[in-house]
Amino acid sequence: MPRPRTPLLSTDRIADAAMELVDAGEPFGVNAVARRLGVTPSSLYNHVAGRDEIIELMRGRLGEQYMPLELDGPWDLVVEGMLRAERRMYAEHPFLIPLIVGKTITDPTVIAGYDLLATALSGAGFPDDDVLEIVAIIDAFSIGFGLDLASPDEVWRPETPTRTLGRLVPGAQRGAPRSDRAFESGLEMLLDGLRLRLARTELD
Amino acid sequence: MPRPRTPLLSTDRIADAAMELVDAGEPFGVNAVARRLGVTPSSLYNHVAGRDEIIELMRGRLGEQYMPLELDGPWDLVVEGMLRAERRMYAEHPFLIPLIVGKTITDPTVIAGYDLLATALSGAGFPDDDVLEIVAIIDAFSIGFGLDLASPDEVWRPETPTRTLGRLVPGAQRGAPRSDRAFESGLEMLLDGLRLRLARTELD
DNA sequence: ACCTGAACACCGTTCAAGT
DNA sequence: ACCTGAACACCGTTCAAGT
Repeated sequence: MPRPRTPLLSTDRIADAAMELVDAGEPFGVNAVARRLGVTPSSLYNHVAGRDEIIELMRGRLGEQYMPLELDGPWDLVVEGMLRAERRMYAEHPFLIPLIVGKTITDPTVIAGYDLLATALSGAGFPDDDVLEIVAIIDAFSIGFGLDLASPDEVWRPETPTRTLGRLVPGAQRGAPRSDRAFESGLEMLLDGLRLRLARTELD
Repeated sequence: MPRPRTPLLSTDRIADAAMELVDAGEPFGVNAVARRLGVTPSSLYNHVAGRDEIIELMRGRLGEQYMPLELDGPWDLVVEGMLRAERRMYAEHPFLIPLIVGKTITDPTVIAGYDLLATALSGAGFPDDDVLEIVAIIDAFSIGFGLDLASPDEVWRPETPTRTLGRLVPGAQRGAPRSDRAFESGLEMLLDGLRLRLARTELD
């Protein structure tokens, strides 16, 4: 069945299938995406350059869905809004996280989100030299807690005696609720820390 | 050359070869490790269960090297010591980070490190219910900044006009120095935040 | 322009065979 | 006990062939 009169594939359809795969927790790959589309792996290469581009397509897809582009107002609300948006995104698509970490971001929507953040920080009075550093902090925070969300229910499996860990682990809250509490506490610390830093900056 | 009278392999030798591979930035894999050892991939299975166990061997290897097991004193110094130890570890072996994130920790030395942390927090007066949450925060922090360190020099590549990002990115500090500054700022915020939290807890 | 099918160079893992 | 070599079921990617 070569060359159907109406194309079977498109970057959109490929992104959809990839997201379905990832959200189902199944191993992501070019071949798996092709299988889900009922198509030969090589067909995909008529639409995307390869595995990495499919991942970037997914990042863009989620960027459009979650990035709060109209966010306005005080800088700390922008920071909080951005972090909560990313948090929701990661919480609803945890299996995507390991795929996107450490890959250069090119998707325009996601770039626009970071630009919004940088603009808010810059406008608030953070020095130019500090803005990207703070964005990096926010990003580290977001990725770190995202991975916490994606990590296995069992983070530690002590096989030797411990003083405290072994006592706490069995009764501890698991999964999303525990991770959510940690995120909220961390968010509070981060915002307090940034406000303090800005106040100090303004003293100079 | 089957069954040499003195074994060619051991978990130690395998871990060494794996670390060399990872530190050189070459793609990690069972086959690649075997190649570096001048041995058939299947030989490795006489010593390890598979790919994941080799990764856990590396975690253990670094745990022994970096975990400050004698760390004692005030809880906040324990937290700082642990974070700086992990930071050094990640900085010196950045390519390991993507391999270990999200995998259950079983290595006794690394478990002992987390136990030390949990014991210090518990002893400082943080409620049992909070300790693992705080450990999770510390971990998220550490992993987040670790990945920042491992991430490409070029985190963002804006291909469309931006208001602020495009202006800041070209002149910005790159690589380890930028990441180090971000880590130091983040560490300060985290410690301040935790001290505040403990003070609030003690008021109740 | 867009899909198939064969091909290539890889993976990780299993297992019988050899000493 | 410990290594080899063949085998299996996978990868991601390329490319000629077909319409």
